[in-house]
Amino acid sequence: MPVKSARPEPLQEVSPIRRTSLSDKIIEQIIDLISRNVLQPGERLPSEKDLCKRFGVGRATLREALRSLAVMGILDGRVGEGTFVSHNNQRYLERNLQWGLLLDPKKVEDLLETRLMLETQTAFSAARKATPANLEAMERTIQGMESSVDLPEQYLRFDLEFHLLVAQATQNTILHQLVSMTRGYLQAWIEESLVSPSSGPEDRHRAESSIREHRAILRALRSGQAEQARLAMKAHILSSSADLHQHLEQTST
Amino acid sequence: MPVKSARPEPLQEVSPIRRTSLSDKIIEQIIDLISRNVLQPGERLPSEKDLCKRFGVGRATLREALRSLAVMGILDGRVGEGTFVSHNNQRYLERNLQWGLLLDPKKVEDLLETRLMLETQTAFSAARKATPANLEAMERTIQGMESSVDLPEQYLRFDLEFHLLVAQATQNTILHQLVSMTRGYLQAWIEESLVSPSSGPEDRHRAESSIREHRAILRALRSGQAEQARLAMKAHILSSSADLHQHLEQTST
DNA sequence: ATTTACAGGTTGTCTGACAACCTAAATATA
DNA sequence: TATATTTAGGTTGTCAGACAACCTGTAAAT
Repeated sequence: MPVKSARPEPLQEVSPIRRTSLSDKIIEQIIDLISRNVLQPGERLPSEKDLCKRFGVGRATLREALRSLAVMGILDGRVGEGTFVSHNNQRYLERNLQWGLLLDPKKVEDLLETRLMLETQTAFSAARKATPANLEAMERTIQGMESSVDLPEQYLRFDLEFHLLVAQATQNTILHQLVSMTRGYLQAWIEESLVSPSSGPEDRHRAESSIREHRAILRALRSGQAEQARLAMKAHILSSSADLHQHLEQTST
Repeated sequence: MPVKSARPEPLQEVSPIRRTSLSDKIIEQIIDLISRNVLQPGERLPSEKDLCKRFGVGRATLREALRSLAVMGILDGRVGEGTFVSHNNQRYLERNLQWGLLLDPKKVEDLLETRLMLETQTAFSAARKATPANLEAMERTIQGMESSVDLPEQYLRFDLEFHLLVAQATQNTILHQLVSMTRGYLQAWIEESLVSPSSGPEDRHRAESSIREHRAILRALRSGQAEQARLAMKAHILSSSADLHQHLEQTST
């Protein structure tokens, strides 16, 4: 279904005609190519001159389409090299949420609340649908956390990975995208405010208790106890949110 | 925070420099203007020639920025008139999910599951935060449903409105956007498959029981019983999903 | 007074050009 | 021979000018 312009129809029941620009059509075609895997993630598109000939449009028009897709995070243009299909078009929503939060900056609290909601439900669903492979991958990320309690940055990466794996275990790509979107943004936000590289003893203590929480979640997922998984996830997120708040107050003072 | 390119840093700890294109900077500035309400929804931007002079860039560069914002649903360009700030930048995420579903078309089932998850939690939260004004608006939409049991199209609009009001009652704009996003897409999908204009007696029966379900939800919200609101919403969505499935099987056979 | 025609402004598109940049092959150097 | 340098070609980023399609409000014609 093509995206329709926001223009209000002058009449009901008549003239479904809508003035679609050439670049809109090009955007649709490229998205179609990607969705049909004709263009695969990481692959390089033909040069702009080439694409102009194939689409039969001028370079300005083509570039407006490419630029739009790049801003959405679907394509990635590198000067002097070419334009590539982004390998993480799963996370393109993430970038969009970033723009959205820029439009409406005040609502980080809302984001935290939404995350709590999404991830507890995600744990519940994952307990019923996780495959052995999913569980094994989670086990590995927890081991990764254990081996990097003193490397905050690396630790955070494993943390993020774990939560994404839980979302993935629901076998629901949309849910996965939503979690990835909220998480990814918070992660970027956390990393920025984590300028304090000194890993004090309390940070280490916090990391260890966080690992215990993750283990509890994984245990519930393994045994398929959905309600318990939900509760474990809820406890984990609440405690980590509290830590985040405390950390922010410390750095802001 | 500027959106950083997906380019992997060649080194850690060095070169936070990133080649940002001019149009990226323009996009940031315009979004900033909108978020600070210097540019208000519905307002007209200066002409492209004007903007070029003010930003000190060529028209192609400026247009790439404007085009990107238009594709995201933040701006709206009308040939011969000008470029306007979209009045519903609330729903810009909705459009983005549409692009996302185009990228990954297969998953309507996932969308239904996600909606169940989102809306049950939404009802739970709304029971605690709904204002009298919110509740009153819901009452009105239910009355609207009652007065249009024989007008499927109008009935669906009231139905959608009710669920959006519940989401709005959480006072969480992000949650509201997510519900609006999933709902809006499903709605378009339902309306498409609802080509059968004949409102048989069973449709009427279904509409009446649906109204009862909505009333139950509203009752729980009014009395602030969060858990009960969650259950009522869950029951409603499950039954309406079942109806949808049945309807689809009928029409497909 | 109503309709028509026109003029100016605006977005959509095309073309050609140049700058900044990357890659890889050809060349110069140790 | 092996390494460093230069060079050539291709690619994206940006600019400038031009024309087409279109909308609006005003002036002219009916």
